Amino acid sequence: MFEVFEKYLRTLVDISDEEINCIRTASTIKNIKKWQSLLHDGEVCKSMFFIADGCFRLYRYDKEGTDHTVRFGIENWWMTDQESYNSGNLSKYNIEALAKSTVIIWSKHSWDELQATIPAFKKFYEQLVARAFETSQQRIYSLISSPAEERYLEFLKTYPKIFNKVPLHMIASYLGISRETLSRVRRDLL
Amino acid sequence: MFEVFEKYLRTLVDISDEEINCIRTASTIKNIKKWQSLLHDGEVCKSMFFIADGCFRLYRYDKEGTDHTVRFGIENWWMTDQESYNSGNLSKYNIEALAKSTVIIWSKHSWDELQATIPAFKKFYEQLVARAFETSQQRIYSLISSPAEERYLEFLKTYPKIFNKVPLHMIASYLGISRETLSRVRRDLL
DNA sequence: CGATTCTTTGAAAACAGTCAATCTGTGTGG
DNA sequence: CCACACAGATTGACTGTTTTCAAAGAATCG
Repeated sequence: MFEVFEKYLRTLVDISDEEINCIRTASTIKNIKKWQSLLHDGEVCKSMFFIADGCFRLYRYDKEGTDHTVRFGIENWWMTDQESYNSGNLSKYNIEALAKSTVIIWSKHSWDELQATIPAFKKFYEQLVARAFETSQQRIYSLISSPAEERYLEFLKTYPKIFNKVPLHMIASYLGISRETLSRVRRDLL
Repeated sequence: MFEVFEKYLRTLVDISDEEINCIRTASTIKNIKKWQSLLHDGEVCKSMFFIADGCFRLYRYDKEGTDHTVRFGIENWWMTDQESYNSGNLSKYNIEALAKSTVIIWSKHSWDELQATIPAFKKFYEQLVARAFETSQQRIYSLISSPAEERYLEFLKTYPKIFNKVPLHMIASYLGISRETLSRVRRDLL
């Protein structure tokens, strides 16, 4: 399964076989069952996860106990709680598998070492974070500017692969609307 | 006015006088009138702006011509359109001064050079981007999980300094609600 | 002071949330 | 292979919230 990651990385950065090998050696591959968690709230997030196969969501419970999907992840996406990972604070988020999945894992320690020793890998990660920020900003704009129906259509268009992998009520929670409202939005679009 | 920036930077990173000097030499200081723009949509964003004094907003027009405030910035904050700055694409955003302000400006070229030559400055900027991403994620959670009133209270608590510098209708646009709704939310809180 | 911008209010209409019931599809055990 | 249980999706009726539009009050600035 490491080949998936290798291929992903090679299409994005110029990196030597030796360097790839370092990255591989520092990693662990893990198969994850459906509904299994990579992170529970209240824990510190100490790993970087690369999704080689499958599907995940990062979500959070509000004080009423309702969960809200902050983001999804599929093949070739990363999953982690940046905030907890960077600060060492207890995470408020959960990461759970929405399907049988495979992840490649780096501990914070080995990740930092890789970042320090492989400049190309460091640069790659910096760009990844910068992109993640840009994507968030786009999502914020969408949330403050567009009504539910438009946000749904935008989601469909932007993430068609995610759309057909995750249940609708989670998409509703990602869009910030109730599952019933999403259901009606979809009905009215026909 | 550069002292404001110097003080800000020194409290965050360990940096030599010589390095500070390099950063200063590469910068330009500019006074900005109220309502003046640092960036217009349709342009490429080619600068990093540090707000030494005053207040700004980054906003975007939707297809109806309504503007939506994506974020505010005051003293010791940064302003730029990351997406356009990094990619070189035309920006969809505008940055305007909400008060008489002073900014310190670095062109992309000199910024990149500073990043390449001063490791501490590079590290500082990486962390800045990482934080910005964490903050966005928090805001996304707030937008999908909390009703208008709670978001307003949260904003008040998180950004009290911004609150008493910007007009209410812009706060409404930041919260993703109409100015009338914000007005009523405030009335009902008394 | 007048002009402009900002904020508030009222009333009606549009929209979204809740609750409870029903429908659909999937998978399991007999 | 069927019947049942279960999770997910949809619907209807109702309630509550938010938007819209128009108008009227404040506040600010030249």
